[in-house]
Amino acid sequence: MHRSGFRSADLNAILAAARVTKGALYYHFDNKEALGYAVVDEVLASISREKWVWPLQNAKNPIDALVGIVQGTSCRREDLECGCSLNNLSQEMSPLNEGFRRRTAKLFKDWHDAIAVALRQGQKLGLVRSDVDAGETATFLIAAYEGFISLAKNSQDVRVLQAGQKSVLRLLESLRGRRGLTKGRRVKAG
Amino acid sequence: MHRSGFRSADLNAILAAARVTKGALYYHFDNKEALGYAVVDEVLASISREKWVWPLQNAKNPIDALVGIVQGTSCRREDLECGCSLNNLSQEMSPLNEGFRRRTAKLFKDWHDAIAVALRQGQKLGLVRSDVDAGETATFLIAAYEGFISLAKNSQDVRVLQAGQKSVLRLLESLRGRRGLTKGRRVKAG
DNA sequence: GAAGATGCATACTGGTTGGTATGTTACAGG
DNA sequence: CCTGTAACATACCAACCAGTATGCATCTTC
Repeated sequence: MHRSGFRSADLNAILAAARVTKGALYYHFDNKEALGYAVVDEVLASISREKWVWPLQNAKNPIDALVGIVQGTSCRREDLECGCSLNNLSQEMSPLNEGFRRRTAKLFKDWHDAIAVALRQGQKLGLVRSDVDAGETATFLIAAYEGFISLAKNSQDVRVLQAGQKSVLRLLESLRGRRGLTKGRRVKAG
Repeated sequence: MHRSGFRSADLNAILAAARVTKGALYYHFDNKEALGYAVVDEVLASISREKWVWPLQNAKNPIDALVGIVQGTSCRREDLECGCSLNNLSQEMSPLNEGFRRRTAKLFKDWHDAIAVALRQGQKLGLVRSDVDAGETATFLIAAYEGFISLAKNSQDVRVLQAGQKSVLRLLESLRGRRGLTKGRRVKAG
């Protein structure tokens, strides 16, 4: 489903790979669409929570947390090859299936809100510049991040993803507030 | 093909819509794949050239040209609904078909190079800040632009695209050099 | 004007694939 | 034990759809 997309994903192949029979699947799910919904609601949602929401909620410094998350993004060839599963599903299904669109949109919203809330918290603590709009910045970060992953997936070149990481990290550093510029950190726009 | 993606696009439906018979199609193309290649090489390439490459080559000020292009991006619901056809095809086919991957990658490269060359030219004229890397900036612009289009396609909300335009425009303004800051322009990071 | 080539049109086919109908096992309750 | 039901397994179907086989005008060339 990650490689081929939802519609071109072969149910029989999925069942064979999972060593599950068709009877077992259709006992638990009404149809392929319901299986896809469950993948978004459970698999993709928990990936997003583990990678983004949880670290941001438990971070002392949101910029540091974001830097860590971005740096933690795998640059291995096999991960880069298929891109972001949330973005893939969203792009494929949004114009065609309102159920998929709403579910993926909810994940993007949760992602966005986690970043925005953390940035606002950081602004209160002086760790994040107060002259930026947290909501707009969160959207911008997500757009740039997903955009770079898309370009890297197309080029199939690890260096493209690494360059993208570098750009996003520079953007993150430019968001630090007065109290966030400590211990010899160098910030371009500082 | 734009809505449904390449593989799920129904050839019979395309033929009916174009009022062309299957015999006519298969006289000129070996198979569906060859038709898809032609769409990338001719249709998408000429769209990209008309919208980005040509205006950038004939611009006196690259920032002004980029601002114009970004502002000229349609925010109509029906255009936003299906997203960017180049990015769609690229994301769908890159992991599955090397021919599609190479072709879409070439269009992204031409797009990137057009921006980078224009920015370097602008740097020579003092219209673009000399402390930015033209290549990295071009990639960043494309990534952010495509990222916002993807998010807008998912949300199906015109305001998301408009907010994205605003963010990209702010980024563009921050790139202006000394000789580009005239006639009362206000630049955030200036 | 005969013969081939060009440029299509139409009917058909064969493989793929989501979904179903029916059979079977295992276990729980009485 | 007997019955019922939950939890599967298997064989099959029907639709969809890319691709093909064949037919048929028109046009070119000698």
